[in-house]
Amino acid sequence: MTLDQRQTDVLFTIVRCYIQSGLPVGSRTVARKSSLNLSPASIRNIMADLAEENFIEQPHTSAGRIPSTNGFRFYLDSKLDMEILPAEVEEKIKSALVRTGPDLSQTLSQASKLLSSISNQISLVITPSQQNIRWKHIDFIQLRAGLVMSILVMEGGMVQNKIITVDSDITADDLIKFSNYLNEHYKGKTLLQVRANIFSQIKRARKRFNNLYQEALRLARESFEPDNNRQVYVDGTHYLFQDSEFTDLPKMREVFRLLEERSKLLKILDQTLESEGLSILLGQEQDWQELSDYTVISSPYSLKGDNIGLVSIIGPTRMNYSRVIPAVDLTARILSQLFNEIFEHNTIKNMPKT
Amino acid sequence: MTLDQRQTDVLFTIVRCYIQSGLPVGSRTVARKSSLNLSPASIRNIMADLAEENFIEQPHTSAGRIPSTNGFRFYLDSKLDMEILPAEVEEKIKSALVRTGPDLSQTLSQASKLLSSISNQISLVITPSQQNIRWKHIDFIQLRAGLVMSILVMEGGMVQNKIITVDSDITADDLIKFSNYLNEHYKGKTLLQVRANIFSQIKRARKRFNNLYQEALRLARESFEPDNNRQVYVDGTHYLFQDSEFTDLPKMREVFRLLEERSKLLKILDQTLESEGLSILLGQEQDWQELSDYTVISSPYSLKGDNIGLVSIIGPTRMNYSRVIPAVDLTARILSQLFNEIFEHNTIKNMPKT
DNA sequence: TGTTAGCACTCTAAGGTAAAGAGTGCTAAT
DNA sequence: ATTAGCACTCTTTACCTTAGAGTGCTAACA
Repeated sequence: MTLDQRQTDVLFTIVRCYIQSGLPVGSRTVARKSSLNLSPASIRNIMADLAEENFIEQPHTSAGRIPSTNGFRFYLDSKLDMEILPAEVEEKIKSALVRTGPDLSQTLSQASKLLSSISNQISLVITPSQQNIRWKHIDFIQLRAGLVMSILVMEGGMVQNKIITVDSDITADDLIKFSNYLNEHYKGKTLLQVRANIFSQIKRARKRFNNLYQEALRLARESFEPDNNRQVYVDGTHYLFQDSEFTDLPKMREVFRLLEERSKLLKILDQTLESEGLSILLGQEQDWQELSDYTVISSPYSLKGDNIGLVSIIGPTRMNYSRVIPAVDLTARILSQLFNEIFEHNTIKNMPKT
Repeated sequence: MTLDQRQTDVLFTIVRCYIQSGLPVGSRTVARKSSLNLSPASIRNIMADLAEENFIEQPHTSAGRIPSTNGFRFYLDSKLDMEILPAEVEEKIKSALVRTGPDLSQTLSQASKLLSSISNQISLVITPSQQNIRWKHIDFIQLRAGLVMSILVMEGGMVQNKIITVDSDITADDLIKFSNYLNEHYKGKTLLQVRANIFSQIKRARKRFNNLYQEALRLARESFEPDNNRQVYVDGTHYLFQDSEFTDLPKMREVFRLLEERSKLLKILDQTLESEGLSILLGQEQDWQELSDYTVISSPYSLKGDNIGLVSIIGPTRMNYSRVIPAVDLTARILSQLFNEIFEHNTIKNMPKT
């Protein structure tokens, strides 16, 4: 369904007014606010067409119109009128992120805080899924007999550690041997590849080798296991209460419930991980009852061209897209940039002493 | 101010009814619900006394009464009618926590989830402040030139790691020497003691020794630095929406804002860390605007008799204390028990292979 | 003397009605 | 093709009334 210039103009005006006020928009208002110089009556004709084609709807006979899901989608797909964030904002974010130092989790947590404060919405930052990242180094540390901590260092400066129980016969010397072996044979492969290889070895090794070897393989397997507790940094939840006059509480509650149910949340967000650049999910378009009336905007950040994590915001469908979209986009870009710089130089310059 | 038997009885009936309904309680209702066999008129006389002494108040002339902050305090200080949690609940919590394995952060996160689901309120679990815990072992791992990860293993199975930038001249061998030295000289001291000692050494070392030694000291100092990002696990935020008919949104919003402002949150909660056993803070008694109409119930968990962390819930002042208080208490006790068992045996038995 | 029935009084919550206002859709004039 | 005019619809607001809940006081009672 295509719209001509005037229809588009009217629709956009309705969307903008509705976003601003949260109230149905009447023909008078559109006539005044749009660049078209038409009388309310003419606007009404156009609006009748738009309603026919399902771009706007009417709460009741004598009310103005509000954009339908369709209408929002059309508006968003032709992302016009995006604000341009001032260069200071970019500088501010960048320097704040650099200042967090080399600790990835702090950088991402800080990114989330910044995003929520500049977008005035709930922000989400998802830690990298480390599946497709090459790893550089592994170490085992014996916490006590039978308990080992594994430390995996990845490209891009990421570190993942895990506590693993092992056979209590295993000594510190054994651990060093294990790690040397792994470092030698698997360096430079992705976690996914390493895991596949170890699995095949485990199959072969069954019954052919001694206990120690089998235990070593198990230790390796667990170390390289996908990180099932991928973190999500959430900030700015209180922004959901802005304009709460227009929101109903049960729906808000569902959002909070969703934010705590990390697995469901990740399932929703992971949809957008593969996509090129920014994506916008309207709750009503998907079949998540949790997010009807809410919209998720996400943009992936990448390392060496591969998307590894996600920056998102969740806000009411009638949020201020012109401000929020550039903010999400910018945050994701800066994170990518930061990652790749760290990776490029493989050393961190001018890092302030914490 | 002391109350006689009958006044107490009436007050408690009012508190209970108010908690249940959220509505002002009239003399008729009290007459029916209390064990006293008195007519509404007599109850009214008693209520007049209670109002006089500031235990209850009246929203307006022709309404029933609601407990004042004072009234709640009196009710809470004589914790009667606490529910007894069935033994299954205790078993369920314990086994769920043991099942999380040796990773402290997972145990605490799980504890928070369990607490919120059995109390139907927002739960908070604060990770141990590791100031007063003895440490057992330190390791340094070179992530790359100039970047080191320090791993501190504490009594009770806690692990703390930190990424630290160092002089890029420092080699892996140097790091091993450093850690050997530290392990030898400081083992068994608390973090606080180690830090004090290192500071005094740094003073003495200034200008007397070479760069390497100074850098080693700095590395040590940063490793033992107090963990400024003590975590708080928060769950069940959506429970704040129960009975939201009776709540006003700006106040709810303040709660969410507070939950994200970790430093302020910790300041509030730390008040209760030193106290023996469970403590109840009524928002209106303190001067936190953020929590008027809300109450914080906390109970510390301990290792070897020292309180190291906190289990709390935040809920509306009119929440169901008889159910919530035992839940907080139980969760804290189980955590303490778990910690001390781990510490006692210094090994984990029957740990299922994850 | 403590308890209770009775009663006048107050205040809120709920329902009903009317007027105001916003916005529409249609028709006819431009 | 555009617009002024107008009748119509529906919501919002205000105002009024009534019903009901609860109180406080007084006087009677055990």
